[in-house]
Amino acid sequence: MDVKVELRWVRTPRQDRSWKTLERILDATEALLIARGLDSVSVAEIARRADSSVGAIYARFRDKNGLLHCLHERFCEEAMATANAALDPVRWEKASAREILSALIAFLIEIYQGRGGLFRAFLLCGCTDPHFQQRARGLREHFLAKLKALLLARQPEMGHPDPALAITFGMEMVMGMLRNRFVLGEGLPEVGQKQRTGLAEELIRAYGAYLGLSAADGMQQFNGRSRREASG
Amino acid sequence: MDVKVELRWVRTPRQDRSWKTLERILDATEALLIARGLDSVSVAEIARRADSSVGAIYARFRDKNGLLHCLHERFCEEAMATANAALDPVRWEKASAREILSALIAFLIEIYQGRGGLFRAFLLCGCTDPHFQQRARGLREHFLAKLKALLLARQPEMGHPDPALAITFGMEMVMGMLRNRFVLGEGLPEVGQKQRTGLAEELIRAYGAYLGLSAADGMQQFNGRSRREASG
DNA sequence: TGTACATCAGTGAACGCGCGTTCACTGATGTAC
DNA sequence: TGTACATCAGTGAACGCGCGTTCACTGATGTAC
Repeated sequence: MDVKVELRWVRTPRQDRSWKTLERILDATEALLIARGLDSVSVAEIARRADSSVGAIYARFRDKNGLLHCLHERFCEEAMATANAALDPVRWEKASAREILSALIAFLIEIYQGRGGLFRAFLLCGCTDPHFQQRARGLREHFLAKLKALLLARQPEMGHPDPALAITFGMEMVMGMLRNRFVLGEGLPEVGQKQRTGLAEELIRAYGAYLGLSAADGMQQFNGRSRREASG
Repeated sequence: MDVKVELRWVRTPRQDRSWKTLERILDATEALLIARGLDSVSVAEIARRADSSVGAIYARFRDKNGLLHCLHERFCEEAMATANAALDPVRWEKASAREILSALIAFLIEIYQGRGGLFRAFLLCGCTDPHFQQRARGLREHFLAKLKALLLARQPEMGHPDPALAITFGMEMVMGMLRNRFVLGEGLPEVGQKQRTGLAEELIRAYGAYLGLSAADGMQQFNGRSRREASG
């Protein structure tokens, strides 16, 4: 209850060159987190990689944690903007629910691809520090709200009794699986291009089936299913 | 390539009392991992909690990591035995695919419930150490093999063109979601009893829909869907 | 049953490594007059 | 345009804390004869 909340994770630079330095520090941190785990990246190493110095980092940030917060903040802001662009209603005016789903899932796979280390680091931080969780939750909820706006406008296409719930719930499953695959390195090691399209296909099929989308409007891209379904 | 593989993670006790000590150490470690995160549990604390001493731990294990490996080994062995019992074919002789699914998912939720800290710790270990991943993969594959044996015998009930793939893939989604909820503490904080049955219901619906189980044989427990589906 | 000895089990203070953090310092940029 | 001064930015060696690991030691159990 007596938690003293930080208002800023970074001391704002006053000169041009320190803006540059700040950005270099954040970039270096991100790169190192992607390349290796959170706990094997030291402040000294970040400084070295950023062509900066340990002291310069501590001149901007209260501590190492503050640096990570700042990076997470930057990441979430970018992700929010990307989501806004990707889920802009005008962009999808003529699209069916299934078409939106297909694009969305391809997009998510794209996002996760090759960012395992970063997500893993944020995940770790979130395990300990509720600020991270809160920020991530904000991003997730924003994303889901936009997705819902898009899909609920196509509610007649869905067979699930509670579409709003199903959209959230299904997304949770999809993202859970992507996390398993890309962040926690389960499933097949080194998923190749071929398996990745298979992945997208199955995710769409699963999400679609759960939402209760009629199979009809997605027939052309899923010719594999006709054989068995015809007999059911 | 020149990795020297450990054959045993623990030096086998020769006396009765050291078996007891060993078990106390493992129990203490497990309890502390459940209660708090991996990185905030020190060897000294484990020793204290086990009514033992730091030296006693190092007499059994090469190092802290060895202790964690040993615990993970114990856990996986127990889990394997539990899975064998739960998925025993004779137990399900008269059951439909949907009935098996229902029981399975309730069972999984039960397992995850209240073990977040432990799973989180193992997850962390797995991020760094491939031995953990390998052991976990073994457990997962064993579990999936048994599940497949059970469900593929009911293949006619499934509409998915590749049931074997779908069983694996769907399970990955289900477990991904459970992990999100219970291990990584996303979703609603403090899921109550009521929401938990809702969780089970939706997971079954989703998995069932993806496998292409006919809705007919599960009708009685999903009366909520009739309204909308009748119109589709 | 008793004695001597070897091995097993356990203890906890002390060590030392790694890494986050500090601090006394130099250099760069902006401002006042 | 020039000089003096204040503030910003950056440097990297040194410090110190926490925690894993070691080690010299005591006590318990088993074995040989």
